[in-house]
Amino acid sequence: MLPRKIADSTVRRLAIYLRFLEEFQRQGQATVASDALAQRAGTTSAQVRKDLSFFGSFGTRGLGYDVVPLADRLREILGLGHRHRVAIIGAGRLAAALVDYTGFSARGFEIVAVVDRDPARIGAVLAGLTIEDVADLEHVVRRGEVEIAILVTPAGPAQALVDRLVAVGITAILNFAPVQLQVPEGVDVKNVNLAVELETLSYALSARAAT
Amino acid sequence: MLPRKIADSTVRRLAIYLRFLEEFQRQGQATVASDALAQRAGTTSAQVRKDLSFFGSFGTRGLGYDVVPLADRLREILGLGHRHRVAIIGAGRLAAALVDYTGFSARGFEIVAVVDRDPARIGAVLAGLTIEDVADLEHVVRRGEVEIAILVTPAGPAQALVDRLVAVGITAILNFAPVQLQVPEGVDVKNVNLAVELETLSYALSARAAT
DNA sequence: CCTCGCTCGTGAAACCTTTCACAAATGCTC
DNA sequence: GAGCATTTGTGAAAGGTTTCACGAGCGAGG
Repeated sequence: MLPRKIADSTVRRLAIYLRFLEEFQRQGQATVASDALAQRAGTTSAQVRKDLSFFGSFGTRGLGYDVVPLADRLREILGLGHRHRVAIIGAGRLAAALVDYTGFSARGFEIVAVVDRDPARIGAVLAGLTIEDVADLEHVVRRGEVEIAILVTPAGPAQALVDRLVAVGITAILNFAPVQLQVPEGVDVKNVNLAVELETLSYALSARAAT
Repeated sequence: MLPRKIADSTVRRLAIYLRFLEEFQRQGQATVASDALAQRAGTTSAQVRKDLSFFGSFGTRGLGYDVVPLADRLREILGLGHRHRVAIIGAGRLAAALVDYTGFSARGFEIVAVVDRDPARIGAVLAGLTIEDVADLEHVVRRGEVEIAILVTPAGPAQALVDRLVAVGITAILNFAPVQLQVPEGVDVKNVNLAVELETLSYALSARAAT
């Protein structure tokens, strides 16, 4: 059903296409051409068609793609058919911003637990969830049948926490800590590193200035 | 001085190497081999050497790289020699998390202004900065000699704000809004899209389950 | 001061991703 | 129902990035 190996860049674009398909759907458009999708997504029509072709062929020649069925299929491909249960590790300001972000639940990601190490935070309520003790991490993850962990801790404890998460069976981690996590085969980590993003912008500024 | 075109992936790795070099420096290590750096950064020694080779050759054969000079050179390459002034557009929770993040100032990024549209927020103080009216965006950017804008608004107003930022000369934007921004040649945008990250993790979960 | 072991620097090869270009297929119009 | 305009699906080509492999150069140690 799913082909062997799909490039990460392709998967990211599929997620972006899905967003625009949903927009087209809201606007009542029934079909959309690869070119229209490409323009919105900042890519080319050939890229769109190639990306989709990895999973079959859903277009109609001369017309384009039917918006609703394509969106459904993309959701299926991306595994958004069921809700994913997410735990947030660390209850600082970034965690507060994340639980607040309505986009999560709108797209099927449900935050079921927040843990922290700081006794001053444990017991407090964040967006309806009581912050729990990170000491109970394993219990919290099992109880919530958590699939995805979002790590928003300082760099120091990050690796140890990941080791514990992996040990209880977590295989998908979104990491905001500025460290390169070591994980075994079969565990996926996506890093979001604000410092790296800013530094690439800084590089771009310098590179332009040097020209 | 700077070579033609450096891949984005290379620049990102340089930023990561820099982080580890600083760690080695704190630990008092004088030299480091490409292999040690590679292991920490999750890549290969050949990759490290290739990345560095684009900018010259700073290693000593048989020995490795001198930690301090290499770190200095990387900072220079990345344009971290002087502080960058940053404005934050949008004063929601994510903005609060960002101004709070000490990593910014530690790495030479200084937040000089925060603006928002909401009258209820304007005038409030966030980490020592008074939130200003987004209507005065152009004035704020000029006054602060802002180089980098961080966009943390909802998707709706994002493009219009970017147009205004570009018009006042901003050429580097870090975008957290879940839209694909259209900018003219010569303006750099880095996107951080939490929904896309989560959806790629969701895909990875499905793809593994299907195997 | 010669040899040895180590690690860099780098062209070449392998691999992967994107772009191109065009045949094939569809809907629409007349 | 034939012809036309349109847009998909996809091999092939181009372009880009990573890995390989090895010569070159350096320091250490005798």
